[in-house]
Amino acid sequence: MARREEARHRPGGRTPLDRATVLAAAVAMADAEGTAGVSMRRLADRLGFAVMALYNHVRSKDELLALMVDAVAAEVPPPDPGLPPMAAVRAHALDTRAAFVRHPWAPPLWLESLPGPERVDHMEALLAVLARSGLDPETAHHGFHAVNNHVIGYTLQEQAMAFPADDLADRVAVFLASVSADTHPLTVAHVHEHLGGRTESSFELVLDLILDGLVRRG
Amino acid sequence: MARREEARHRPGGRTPLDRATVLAAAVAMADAEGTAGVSMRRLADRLGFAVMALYNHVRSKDELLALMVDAVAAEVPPPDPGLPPMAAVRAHALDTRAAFVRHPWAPPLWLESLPGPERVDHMEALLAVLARSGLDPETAHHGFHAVNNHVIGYTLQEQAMAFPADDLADRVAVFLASVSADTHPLTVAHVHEHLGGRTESSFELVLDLILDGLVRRG
DNA sequence: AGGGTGCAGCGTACGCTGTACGTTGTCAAG
DNA sequence: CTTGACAACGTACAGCGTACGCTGCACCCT
Repeated sequence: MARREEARHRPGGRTPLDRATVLAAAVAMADAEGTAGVSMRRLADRLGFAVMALYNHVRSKDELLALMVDAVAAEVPPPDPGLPPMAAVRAHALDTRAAFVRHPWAPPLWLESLPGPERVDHMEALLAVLARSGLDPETAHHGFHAVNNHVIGYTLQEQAMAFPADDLADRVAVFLASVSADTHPLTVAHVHEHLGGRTESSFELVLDLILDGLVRRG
Repeated sequence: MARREEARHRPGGRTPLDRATVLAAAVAMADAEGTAGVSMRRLADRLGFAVMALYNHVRSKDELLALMVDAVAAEVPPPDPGLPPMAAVRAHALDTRAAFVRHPWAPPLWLESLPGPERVDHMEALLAVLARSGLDPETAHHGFHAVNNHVIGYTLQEQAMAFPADDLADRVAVFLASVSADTHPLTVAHVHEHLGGRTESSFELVLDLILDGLVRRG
């Protein structure tokens, strides 16, 4: 009876795989090495099982990737109902961004796979806050996209330069070497403004600009 | 002498490959079947050459992909110097979006590869317009990102649902089937607003909202 | 005119990928 | 004790990117 709860396992072997274990290992692997580093074989190796054992728990690699991004969506806390609506939208955007920063491989997949259940909850939550914000329905509709696009677009753009994690400086250096300050002074200056480190505040600043615009529109 | 200009070719065979031909074929192939459909083997087959012949003109597949996105950047016309600055920014954003609509496979690559020469021109052009817009330098810096993120983020998000080209309806149907109107009424309603067709105007509307916000900020 | 050189095209081969299929061993239920 | 379900596994296949070495043509220099 209590045994029933216990996963059944063969006596000689370790406890069998299950879906959640596979998913967790895949997320960990992607966090460490990016999406490109995740292959079914490497994943199975790390878990100590044969490749095809994974397919007893996951229909295909595509399904696994979809589960992974849904797991990231699940990490975003629901909007705080105690906050004024637009403040809740703002906080929700920051929380979403934080999840993307923890899992830099997620934004591209987020765009490519259809939303799973967790992501639908994420959508519904944002739409609900917008609905009680006093914005007229059409503005709310556009606001949903404006906020989402900003969060995803910004994070994507930023991490394209910085992933895998530590070669940011290398990539910037390679890039700068390919651009002449004579013919493209503004581009070079722009990159140097980033090296000055004001990147982080830019996300919130543009977000506020969008939110203000929505509110003013009514 | 005139012969010198003529590409040298072997008498029995067709004119040899060159970099531009490979690039053009790759772009055409991606337009038709998406990035996933482009493999070096298939590309070589279509050109009537052996696989390894391609590598005489392109260092690697990654380089080829980078060239492809740079080719898309080259399609964006430079901002019209006759326009008032912010109107030119707006037009440039629309032109960039148009190029992405013609080549739906481009936005993800745009984010993943370092900018090539054409894309650097694209950056410099936008920065130049912003520089003569009267915005203060910090606002201009943020405006560059705000506009870029909107263009890329919006197009990416939109085409994630619609690519390959014709199965938009299918994907929407599959998605709607997975969402209950009881538990997620706002999500379902939001999707139906899209089916009503106001998607296209949303891009420009949010763009204007961002541009207004920048101008007001000074 | 003849020899040398460089380079485009090519064939082969390697290591990697996702996954279809069939077998095996162990459990729980009848 | 038998039976059925099912997780794990081994094998195999088609496809990928690309390193390497060979071949033969077109040119340049003598």
